[in-house]
Amino acid sequence: MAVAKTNEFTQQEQDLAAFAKVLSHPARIAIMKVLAKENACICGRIVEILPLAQATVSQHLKELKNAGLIKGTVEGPKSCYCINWEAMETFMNDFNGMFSALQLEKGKSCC
Amino acid sequence: MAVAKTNEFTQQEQDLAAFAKVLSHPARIAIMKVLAKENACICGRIVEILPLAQATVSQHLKELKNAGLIKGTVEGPKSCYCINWEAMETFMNDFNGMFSALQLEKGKSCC
DNA sequence: AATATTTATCGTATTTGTACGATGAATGAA
DNA sequence: TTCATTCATCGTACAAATACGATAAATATT
Repeated sequence: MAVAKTNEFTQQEQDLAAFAKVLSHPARIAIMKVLAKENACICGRIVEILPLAQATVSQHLKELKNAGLIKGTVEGPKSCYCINWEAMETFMNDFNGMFSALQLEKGKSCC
Repeated sequence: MAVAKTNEFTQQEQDLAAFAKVLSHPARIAIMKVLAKENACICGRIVEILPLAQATVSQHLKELKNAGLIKGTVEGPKSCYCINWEAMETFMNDFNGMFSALQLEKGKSCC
């Protein structure tokens, strides 16, 4: 049992859910905040701020990167991460679009 | 290990993450769509549409209800669910607010 | 009253996510 | 070259999420 049925839904539903999933952990929201504020967006700096071990922060960064929400470039032994603003904007638009679409049907529901 | 460190983050971070988590599964997004469109927002109707068993749908409905995104009232042997538009709007505003706050810092980042 | 319908809950199997120590790879400094 | 710094990845432990059959609870229907 517990066979993932994720791909039996529409692409739009999967995409929105995937976006939401990336931001479904406070650590990853906190990381986005740090990346926006700090002008030295280095992994070590994030580890200093968050109450998590270096390995864990690195793992969260990887997930944000895989989802396309951030970009990462190596700078010597360090690695610099930044927010991918275009991707962020696209996702926020899609998310707001879904909400607007829901609202358009508002009157039709029974309650 | 793997002791949840969720509560070591700010309340805002936890709230936004919790909201995102509820919508981080395509089934729950699909349910919201059904609730908006159908004018008979009954569990059985959702089970007909989604590729999931009745028990699973009921479980997803419970999570949506716990998060406050939907309301449910018993109607005889059936139970009618509807979107909690006020809660939805509040969450969307908070989510957009976070994104706006991030963008305000945009120039300060190093890349 | 007996039966059917509808839904919630329980128990459980399986998968996925979270967290960290240890280690390795890459670069800079001595 | 040797050592220190920084980060990613591996392995692993544990927690949480996902999915469903079985069953119970509540109300219609007969």
